Amino acid sequence: MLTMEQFIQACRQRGLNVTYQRMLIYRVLSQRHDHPSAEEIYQQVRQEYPAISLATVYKTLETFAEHNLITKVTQLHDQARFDGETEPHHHLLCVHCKRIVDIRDERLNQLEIPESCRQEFQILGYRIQFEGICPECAARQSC
Amino acid sequence: MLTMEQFIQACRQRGLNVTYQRMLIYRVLSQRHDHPSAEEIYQQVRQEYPAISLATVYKTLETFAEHNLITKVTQLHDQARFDGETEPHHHLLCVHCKRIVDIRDERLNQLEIPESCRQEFQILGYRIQFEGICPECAARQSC
DNA sequence: TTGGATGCAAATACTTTGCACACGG
DNA sequence: CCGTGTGCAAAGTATTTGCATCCAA
Repeated sequence: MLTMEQFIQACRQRGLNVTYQRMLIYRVLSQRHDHPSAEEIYQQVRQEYPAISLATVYKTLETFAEHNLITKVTQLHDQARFDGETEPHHHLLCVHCKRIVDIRDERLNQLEIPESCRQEFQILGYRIQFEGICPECAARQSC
Repeated sequence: MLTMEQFIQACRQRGLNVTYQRMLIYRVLSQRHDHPSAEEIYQQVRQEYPAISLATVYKTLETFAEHNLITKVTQLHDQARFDGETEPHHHLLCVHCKRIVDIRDERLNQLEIPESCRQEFQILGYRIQFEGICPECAARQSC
C-alpha cells in the first residue's frame, strides 16, 4: 500500500504514465480492504469521474498487477478447475502455464488457525497454494 | 478418489441418479491429476461418448461439487478480485458471501516449503486461504 | 511531438438457463 | 410411470480487443 506520492514514483520507475484515471483506481483499491472486482472499482471511481470506461478499469488493473503495484487475488479466475479429490491436500501452481500439482505433506495439515480467524468466522478449513515456475516454463524462459 | 463401485454407492446415498455420463465424467476427472477445466473434461469424455453436451458437463461438475464428490479448485473464479497490497499476507474467505478478510500473522509467513515443491519448481511463495462462514451469513442461515 | 493511455463498441470466452425429450429407479 | 438428467440453442456475464482520439512527458 503506497501513499499517492509513492505511487507516482513507482509508476515513473516502471515507465508508466501517471494519469488521473490511474490515480483514482489505485486510490479506490488501496482504501478498500474487501478486495473488490473490476466492476465494483468501476462503480466507485465513476462517482468521482463519471466519464471513465469499464475497459480502462480492466486494462489498468491488469497493468498494475503486471507491474506488481497490486495483486490479483484470483489468479485462476478465467475458468473453473476441478479436482477429483475431496480429502485435504494442497496445490502447487505454475504461474506461467497454470499447471497445478498436488502437494501432500502431513505437516501442512496441522497449521494452527490464527486467533484473528477464529474470532468471528466459523472456520471450515484452509488451503495452501504454493506458487512457482515449473521446469518446462523455466527452460522456455531462459532461452 | 473413489472406485467406480464406491462412486455408484455415493451417488445412491445422495439420491443422485447414476447415468453413463456421470460415470464417464467422474472417471475422467479422477484419473487426471492436473485439475482440468470443464472444457478439457468435455473434450476427453467426448472421445468415448461423442453425443455428450458441454452443458451436461458443467451441470454435472456443479452437482458433484455440491454433493462433495469432487471439489472446485477455483472458488472465486466467476470474477477477478484485486488487492491493493503486494506484501505477503493471507486471506479468510466466507464461502457464502465470498467476502475476503486479510489475515496477518507472522507465523504464517514462516512455513517450511515442502521438499516435493522445491524438487523441481522454482518456488516464488505461497498463499494460505482460510475458509469459513462469516457472522452475517451464519446468522442468516440459523434462522 | 509522440508513444502510451483512454473510451467506445464490438467481439470473445466461459458459464448458465429454458425447455422438450430420454432414461434410471 | 415419475422425476431427475440430458442435449440443444439461446441468453447471460465477465473480460478482451480494435481503433480513433487524447494526453503525459
